[in-house]
Amino acid sequence: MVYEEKNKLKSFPIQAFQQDLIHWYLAEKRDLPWRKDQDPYKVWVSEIMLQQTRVDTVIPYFTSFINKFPTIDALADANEEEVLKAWEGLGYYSRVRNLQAAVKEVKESYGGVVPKSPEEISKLKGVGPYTKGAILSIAYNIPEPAVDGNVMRVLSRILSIWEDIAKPKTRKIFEDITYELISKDDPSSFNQALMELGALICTPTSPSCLLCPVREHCSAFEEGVQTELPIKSKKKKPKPLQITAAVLYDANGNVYIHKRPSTGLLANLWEHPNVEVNAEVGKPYREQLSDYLQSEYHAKVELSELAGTVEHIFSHLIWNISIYFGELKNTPNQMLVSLTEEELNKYAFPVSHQKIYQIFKGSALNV
DNA sequence: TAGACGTGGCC
DNA sequence: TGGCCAAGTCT
Repeated sequence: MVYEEKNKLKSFPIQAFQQDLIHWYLAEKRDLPWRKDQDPYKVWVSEIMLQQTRVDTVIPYFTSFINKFPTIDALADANEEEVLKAWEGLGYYSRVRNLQAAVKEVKESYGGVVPKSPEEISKLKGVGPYTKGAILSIAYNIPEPAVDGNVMRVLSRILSIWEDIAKPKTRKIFEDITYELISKDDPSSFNQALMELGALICTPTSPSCLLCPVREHCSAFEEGVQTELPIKSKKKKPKPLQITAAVLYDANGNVYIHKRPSTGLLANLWEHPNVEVNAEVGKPYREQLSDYLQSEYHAKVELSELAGTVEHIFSHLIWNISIYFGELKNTPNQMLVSLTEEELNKYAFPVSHQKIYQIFKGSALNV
């Protein structure tokens, strides 16, 4: 398969590019916790955490996650609730469910050793084309491309590629190019260098071209179009939803929470009981919530006045959450779990529901 | 393929 | 302030 873009490589100084890039990387690379060794498990955990997530955010999560689950066996045998708790606040929670499932698979089918073949490693849950290449190259020094957003941005500038990097099929173009460009002597440093360059120098909005170790090989810099690239089509705006949530408690000070379904949004996380409402029903939101608590949980409760609001922005949704408090007058059904404040700390909540509980704790109603 | 899937930071 | 993210994967 030959793309027009691949023809650009015929006159491209591949060796000099590799040398300049890797030389810069070895001198300037950041001292990150997942770079202390090449343990395939730690590389794997770091790559999953780094998906769509900033390095500064990941560092503390990575450190504590590896402390709690230092090996494949430790994670495979760990309690699911504890694993989810360790991911609390990181987002994209299916990442950690897939990671634990995949680690179990490695323990059972591969003797606890992360497979080295692209075919086998790709079968693991949560390991897509990027993560496959990242683990194989970084941990095992195998020359596989690891094409992420950084790599597409950097290479689109270096080679003046005007394809839309938001389109899924575009990634394949960059993979084909990377197979040609990648250093066969040090694929680990090469792949990481490309990403490091994207993170530190060849940044999205104002790239530091004058500090760039490969600017003499950069087509976009030569043409002065580095800020025009890459081409990236716009995302849709998230859809707003009106949500009501209740912090339910009893005379003993226990709080009643609900576990979300095992699939979909915020899967397996816990939350304060809540429901989507709308103005067209003709009832006040507080009454719509009260009706819902009665029918869904058989919970009898006199709700407070509006206690506060929390906005929670997802990639595709916005929750505008109105918060009410209520002391239970009866024992609700088993869909609602009663917990002491101390027990609450063992369960993983989405950030929006952490905020809801903080409003409850900070309220005068709670004394 | 396009949409689902989180969160916090930045300008 | 709102848009755009940041080392993607799954369906």
